[in-house]
Amino acid sequence: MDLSNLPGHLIRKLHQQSTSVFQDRMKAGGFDLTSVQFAALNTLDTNEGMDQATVAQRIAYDRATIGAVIKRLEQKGFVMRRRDQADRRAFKLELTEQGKALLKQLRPIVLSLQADILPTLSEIEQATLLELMAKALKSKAV
Amino acid sequence: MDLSNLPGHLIRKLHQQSTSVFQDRMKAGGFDLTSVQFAALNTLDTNEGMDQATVAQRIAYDRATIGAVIKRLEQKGFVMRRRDQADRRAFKLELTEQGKALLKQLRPIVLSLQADILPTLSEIEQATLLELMAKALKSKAV
DNA sequence: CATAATTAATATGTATACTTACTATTTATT
DNA sequence: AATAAATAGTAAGTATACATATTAATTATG
Repeated sequence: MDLSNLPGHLIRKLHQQSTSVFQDRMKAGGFDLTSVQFAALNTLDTNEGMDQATVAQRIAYDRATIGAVIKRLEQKGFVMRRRDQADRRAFKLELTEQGKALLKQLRPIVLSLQADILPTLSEIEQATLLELMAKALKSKAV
Repeated sequence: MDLSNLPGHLIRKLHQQSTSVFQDRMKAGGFDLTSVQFAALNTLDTNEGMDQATVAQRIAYDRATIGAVIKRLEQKGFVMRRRDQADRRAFKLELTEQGKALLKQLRPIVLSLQADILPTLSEIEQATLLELMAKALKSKAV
C-alpha cells in the first residue's frame, strides 16, 4: 500500500513545506516568530481587547495551545494581558507598541512568502488549488 | 490583513481536518494509533529490516521524531528492534505478528477514510486537488 | 593505517496541537 | 436567591515536529 498519493499524506507534506518556507523567511529576515505566533498577533491587531478563547476560535486552534502562544508573545513583549473587569475569568489582549511595529514589518514578508509555498504552480494552478482547498474546508451538509 | 485565504492558512486547516478525520475513524474502529504511527508501520511492512533513518526519510520526517514514534510502537508491541550486526549503530526494524495483524485491519479503514478528508469535493475536484498538491511538492528547479 | 568526515540513534530544548480535568467566574434555570 | 450549566483560562499528559549537540560506529581520505 503506497501512501504517497493519498490525500492525508499529500496534505501533510504540503503543510510541512508551508511551515518550512515560513520559518526560513522569518529567519532570513532576522525575525524569531512562528506562523502561529504571527497569526495570533495579526488577529489581535484588528481586534483590540479580544480574549484568548476568541483568538483561538478565529484562527482555528484550541484554547490550551493559544494560551501558550499568547504567553510566549507576552514574554517577548509583543502582547499585553489585562484582566477584563466585566468578566474576571478572561483577559483583554492588546498589542504593545513593539508588537504593532513588528507586525508592520512582518506583513509584507508574510504576503510575499505565500507564493514560495507553491513555487512550481502557475498562477492559474495556484488559484485553482486555493479554491479547492477552501471548498474542501466547508463543513459537509447534514 | 485577512489570512484566511492565504495558502499557509488553508493548508494548515486542511491538515487539521485530515488528522481529525484520521483520529476519529481510528477511535470509531476501536484503535489507538496516530497517522504517523500508521505511516511508520506501513513502511516497515514492505521493508523488513529497514532502519529508523530510512523510515524517517521514506515518510519525510526527521530522525528524532521517528525515533520517538518507533519507541512507542515498540512499547505497544507492534515493532521489534534488533541491533544490525553489520552496522552496530543501527537497528533493524521488524513488525511483530501483532503489528502485521493490526496493519491488515487498518489498511481498509485508512483507505476508506481518505474520501472523508475531502467530503465536499466531487471526484473530479478531488483528483484535481491531489494532482496540484503533488505538483506543488516537486522541488523547484534551480 | 591514522585521521577526518559521515552517519545512526539518542538527548535536549522549544513549540505546536489536542484531550481531559480543574478552578474561578458568569449566566441560565428553577 | 439557590443551583445548575456554561465559559475563560490553566494544568497535566500525550504525541508530534524539528533544530542542535553528543556518542558510537563506520567510511573516506591522505
